[in-house]
Amino acid sequence: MSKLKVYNSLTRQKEVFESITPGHVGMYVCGPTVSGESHLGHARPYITFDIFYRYLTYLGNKVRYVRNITDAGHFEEEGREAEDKISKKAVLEKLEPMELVQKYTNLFHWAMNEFNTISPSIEPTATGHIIEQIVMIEKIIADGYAYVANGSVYFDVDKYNEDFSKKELPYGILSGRVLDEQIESTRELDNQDEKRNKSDFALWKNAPPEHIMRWKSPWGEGFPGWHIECSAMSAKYLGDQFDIHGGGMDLQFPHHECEIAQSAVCNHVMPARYWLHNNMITINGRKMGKSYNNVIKLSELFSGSHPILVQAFSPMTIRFFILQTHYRSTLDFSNEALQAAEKGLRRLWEAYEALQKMQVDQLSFDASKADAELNEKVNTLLAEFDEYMNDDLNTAKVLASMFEIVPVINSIKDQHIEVSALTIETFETLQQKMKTFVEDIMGLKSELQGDQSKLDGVLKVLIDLRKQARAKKDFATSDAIRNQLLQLGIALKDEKNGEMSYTFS
RNA sequence: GGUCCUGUGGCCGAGUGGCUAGGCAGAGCUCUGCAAAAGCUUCCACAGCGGUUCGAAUCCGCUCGGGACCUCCA
Repeated sequence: MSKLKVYNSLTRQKEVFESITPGHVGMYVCGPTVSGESHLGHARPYITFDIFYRYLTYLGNKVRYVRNITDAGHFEEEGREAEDKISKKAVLEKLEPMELVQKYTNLFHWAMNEFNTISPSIEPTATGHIIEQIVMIEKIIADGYAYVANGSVYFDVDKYNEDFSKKELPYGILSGRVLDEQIESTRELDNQDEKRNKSDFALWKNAPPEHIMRWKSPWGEGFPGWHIECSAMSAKYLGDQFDIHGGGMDLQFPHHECEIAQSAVCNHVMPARYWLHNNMITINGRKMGKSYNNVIKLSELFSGSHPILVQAFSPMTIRFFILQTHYRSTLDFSNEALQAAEKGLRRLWEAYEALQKMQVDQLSFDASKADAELNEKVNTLLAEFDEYMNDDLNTAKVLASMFEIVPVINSIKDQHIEVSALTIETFETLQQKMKTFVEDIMGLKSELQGDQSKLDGVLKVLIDLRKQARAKKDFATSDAIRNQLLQLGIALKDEKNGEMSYTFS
């Protein structure tokens, strides 16, 4: 069997994946900023890296998956001003950042659960690691790669680049950005900028009086810059150098580039060996984002309550939709595409369930009836699952192979072909492999539970039948419907006006 | 302006120098009391123009179009 290959943004090519410690994988993924509700765009990385997590585990690795929660920074809820802090409002009327953080963290977890993603091994928060971040900043200052200005601390990118280019860790190593060009456009310095160079970035920021999130530090009260948290937490839980660092492509610069610089100064090593980036979800060809005003929140997606949406789309439909595309391609949202995904998923899932319901010991296999060609086809398709996953996690191709197996399953189910067309070995491999890949690796699950509107529809049909039966004085039928429903815990009642109502026990 | 990615059939999307992607939609047939489902068959493609090659959607060049990053961003 082939080895897992992944596209490393650092080298811009697919590489065979080998962990630092065989059998163990450390993976860090940039988590959400919990100052607002997650949207469709957020679904992409967390589902993508959920698949990585699941697949690496399937390959026999013990994976430590760390995904942070960014809960420090500028925190305001829409319509509420940060000046709350200095106003004379009562405590309970003030904006309490931790309340916001909690609210959106909960919503994030809820959505991730809906998507059937596995929780990370560790989910550290930025606010819970202020000390680690301060220690790291002090080290960078001590080494001469950062400077203090008015209570803020900035990373000296120029100096870093000069020294670390010699160590093959230039600034821009990940994003391919050349520093000189950036300095070119440094001229238009806005007002009294504290930075020496435009490309310098904040490690610590002095908090103005109205800023509601603040911590004491050697440089005064303030809050950490947004790159340092990932450097501090990844090193703490995964070591100075670990295997995989993941995140959205938009984080490649400046976020990940800055992480590398910070970590390189402190730990003298490239923090992660494989940098994996998922591409963006677009809507009408545009990246989904606040600045474009085209955000569809996950809760709106699940409920269908957004003007763009023609209907609600279930979490599994969205998961499937995302998996149908390779993670490094952009994925364009549209109602039509989601509807197609919904139908496709249903087809796959129904065949999958039918397959799993078949029990080998209740089927009679006759080896003499085996269709050699069909067996070979099925076994080849099944073997491709691993090959395609190994090829930089090509879930799109795995699903395509699965869909080629669907007609075989349906044909057996509908008795268009005999089950004996497959050998018992092939059949058992098929069942087992489909289970592993559909549920354990793709992370798909049934969504049948409790769809109230459909149940209501079903009951209406039964009620109408019962009305007809009663009209024909066919009481045997009408009673059978009522009694059998009652056994299921649904009580039908005949109202005075001839209508019927029902209640659930 | 700089860096980079991308352009596949009605829609979404894989993809490799020669071999069926797949899903959804459409057409026909089979099955079926009817319908649905399912099965079988089928239509529709590689932005344009050149070049390399025995052979290119796949490599190179140009043209046109779309997008991302350079600011918070998944």
